[in-house]
Amino acid sequence: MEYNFKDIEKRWSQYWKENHIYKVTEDESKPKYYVLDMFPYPSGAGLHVGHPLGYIASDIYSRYKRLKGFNVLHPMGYDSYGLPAEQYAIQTGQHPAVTTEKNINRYREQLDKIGFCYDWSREIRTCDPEYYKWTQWAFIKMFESYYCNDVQKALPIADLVKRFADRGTDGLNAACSEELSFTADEWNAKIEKEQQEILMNYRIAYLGNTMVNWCPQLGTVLANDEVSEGVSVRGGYPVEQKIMRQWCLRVSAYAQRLLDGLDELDWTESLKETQRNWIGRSEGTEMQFKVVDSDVELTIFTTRADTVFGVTFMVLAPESDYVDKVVNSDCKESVLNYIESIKNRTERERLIDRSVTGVFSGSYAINPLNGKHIPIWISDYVLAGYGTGAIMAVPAHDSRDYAFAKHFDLPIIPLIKDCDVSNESFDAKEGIMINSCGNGLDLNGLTVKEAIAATKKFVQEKGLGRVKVNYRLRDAIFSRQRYWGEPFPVYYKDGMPYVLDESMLPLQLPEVDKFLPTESGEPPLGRAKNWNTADGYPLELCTMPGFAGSSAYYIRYMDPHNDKELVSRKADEYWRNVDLYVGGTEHATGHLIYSRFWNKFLYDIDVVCESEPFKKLINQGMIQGRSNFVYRIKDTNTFVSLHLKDKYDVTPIHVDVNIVDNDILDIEKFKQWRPEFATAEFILEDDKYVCGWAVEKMSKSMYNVVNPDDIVEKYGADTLRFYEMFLGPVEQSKPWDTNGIDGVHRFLRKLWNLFFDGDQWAVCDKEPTREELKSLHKLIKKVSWDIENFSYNTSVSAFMICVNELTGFKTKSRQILEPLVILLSPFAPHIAEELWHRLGNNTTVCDASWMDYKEEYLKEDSVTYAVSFNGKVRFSIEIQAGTSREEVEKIVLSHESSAKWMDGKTPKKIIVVPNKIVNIVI
RNA sequence: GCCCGGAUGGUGGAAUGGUAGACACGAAGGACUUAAAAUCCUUUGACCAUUGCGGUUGUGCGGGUUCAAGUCCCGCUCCGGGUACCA
Repeated sequence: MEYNFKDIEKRWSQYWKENHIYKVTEDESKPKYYVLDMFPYPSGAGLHVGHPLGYIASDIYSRYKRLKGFNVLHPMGYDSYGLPAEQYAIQTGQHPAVTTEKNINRYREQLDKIGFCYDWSREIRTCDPEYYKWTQWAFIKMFESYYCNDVQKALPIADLVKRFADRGTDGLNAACSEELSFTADEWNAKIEKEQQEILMNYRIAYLGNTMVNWCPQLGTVLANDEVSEGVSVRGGYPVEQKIMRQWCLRVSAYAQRLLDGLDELDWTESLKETQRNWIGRSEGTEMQFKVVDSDVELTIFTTRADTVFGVTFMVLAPESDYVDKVVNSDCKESVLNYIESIKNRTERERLIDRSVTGVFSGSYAINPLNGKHIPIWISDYVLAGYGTGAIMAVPAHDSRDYAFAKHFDLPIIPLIKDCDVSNESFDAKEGIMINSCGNGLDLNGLTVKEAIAATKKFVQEKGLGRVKVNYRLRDAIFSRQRYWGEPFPVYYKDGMPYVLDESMLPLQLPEVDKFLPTESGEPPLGRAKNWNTADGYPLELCTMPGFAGSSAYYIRYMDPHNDKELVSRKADEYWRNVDLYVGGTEHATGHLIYSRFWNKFLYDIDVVCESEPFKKLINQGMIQGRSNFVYRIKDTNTFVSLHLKDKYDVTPIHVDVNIVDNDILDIEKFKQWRPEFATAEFILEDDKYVCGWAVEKMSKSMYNVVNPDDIVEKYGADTLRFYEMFLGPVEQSKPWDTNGIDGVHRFLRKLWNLFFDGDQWAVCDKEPTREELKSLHKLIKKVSWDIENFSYNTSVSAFMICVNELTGFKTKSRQILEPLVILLSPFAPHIAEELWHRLGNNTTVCDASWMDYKEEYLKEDSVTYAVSFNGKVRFSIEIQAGTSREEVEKIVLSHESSAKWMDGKTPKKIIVVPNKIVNIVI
């Protein structure tokens, strides 16, 4: 009987859909398991063969867990707000909602063909008002909260208002943009607008003047993780730094919790490390430097407090507030000129041109430890956004300070014994201190480590500064000057923002005539008619960024149709958090930080019961493209096969991988591919045209995009699923290479044939033999272990071995074949379902139970020992199972081959590794 | 620069410190067939031997630990990823 995958897959996918086979509900009688894929942004290009890799892996795991008796939540949805749809809208006038809808339908069609067990009744879309209502709701909650550092938790802003009215800022320890200090009387005397401005300093969602990444071509600001090497991740447009009033989320308040939370997560070490670096905790000291003849004090942050005797100048960031306070009137002009010249440079230019620039402020600071007067400079190598925007420069022990000192001819004082600073700075934190004594502190003779500790202590005791922890993690900029995003539930009264009442949600995205900024430079929402509240207050014109909708989507899946709450307590307490999350590494510093932050906030306000959203995380590797090339002889229309090309002067040309099979070009299709090749001539090898290949990014321009639909059409979904897993470890990046898919397809045909004898169904009730049972139980053991450990590629091999063995045994026993179908079902659900029903079952195969292997079937009668002499294996020998060590030694020594390898010597030592090896040392 | 990974046949990749190269692709040879497809069988790291056993060598490079190292330790080389004037 032929394996007719087309018929099988069509019938069963329809059956699953019509009978809602994969719909799940909360079921207290079963343990829950939540498996989640990172939901896709539905781009116009559709899915390529790389997208389903992670989905297949998680689908296998979901089906396996279900067979193991878990109630598995496995949902899917769409991250449907985003730049590409809007860019497309600008170019074509097509409404992004229309394009998005079209793309979603195409995605769904493609996903359905692969046989995933998603519960589509829980589908969500971030652009759906029923969904973004809760994104807006969370924003309101963040606006109405502040972060208390004492209890390390978000609290209602109303508490803060009360506190201010009672005792002002006295004893307050809250996350804020700027340290403020006022009394209750002062607070109570302020008008509402002033009070609102003060509160903005504490809100978790706040409007703040911050340095932003402005992208002129996209006409919007971008978050740090949306910028890479000075250009936008999407589109690759230049990005510049600019101060703007923007909505921000006080993610930095959660820095320590985000760092600590990593310890309990089952993520790869490298991903945790990436997050740790992004959070960038650094312990150091904050110190004050008085400015000569002024009451200004510069506060600086350093991790090298020990080098304070080597400070020879100070540097301020050009954007620092200190600049105005410090600049001497004589130098004002040159400083202003310098700041102007810096402003005009984009981030990208600064990255490329790292030449040393700076200007003297005309003022001096006093080193608090030796009283020396040191010049204050201004340079853009100091960043306004990190620490205090001011540093003490120690050129001997910091390479950047060193470069600056050399350039401007400033003194360099070495502080470590025997270090040579004539050509470069000595940055290592090691060695013995010298030249470090004054004002009651003597570090000479100490190691660097001891010196850091001693200085910290001294500075603290003398009130010269304090120990401080700094984080690199910045607040997330939350405004986008775009149309296609969630509108803010915010209106303005007297220039101050207020949030809408919850009952007004969702605040629907209005229609606009064009998706471009207005003539006056306002965001596209400035074009919307009647974009204000019922009583006439204008609404916010910016929309939320892409990560807004994706930060809490996993929570909404638990209770997707609830119009009263984000999630009901009951659903949340049942599903809790994601047990297994599968997605790409590209979200390590974006989505995965924001999501964790968002979840912790919801945890603080008692909406969710778990403090971390994703317990275990698997990063699937990227599928790269494998491009094919043909070689055209220069100035001709003749193409020469790969291994003959060196004899000619050729130009490699990308050729569509879809007309190449196992690197052999389909010449007829090639001639039809493009008109200019219709008359092409070929120089063949062995009557074939062999193409060259290279691994590149999968993209249209390289003609190496492989569409899963084509694979499904040719081989079937089950083959695609098996093959994607067989390609290599899930977590590894690898090129898509269709060479080899035939082998997997052959295996499925072979498996199918096990159940038939010619055209006849041949499964019988015969008792299985011992070897058949052994073969089966070996497979159960291997596959169970592999699935638990995401080692699917070796599982596929195990299946192949087992099927080969069973074919050899001519196995037809139901007691072997039925369990085999169950084992197969997570990997190849369609064929498994078909066979399951042919075996006479009325239920679907996903309602079966996974089996445990039985050790008794795996026992061997005899064991093959490898016998080695001095570690080198020489021969092997079969010994009855269960033979004692002493007996094994005796048998091995008396074996005829042993005498030859021992060469008359007596063994010094014999090591017997049970069931494996006997090593004889002579 | 710093922080993570990785390096195994012609290819993708297997190997709880215990016979390296499972499984698959590709290649070569053979069977069936008028022929092809499909299927099946044999060989397939390299080198030497080959009438048959067999031997030598071999997991990026150089050392080390061990009875035994692809695997552990030290020192490199190369490749991939992340990140960066973060004081």
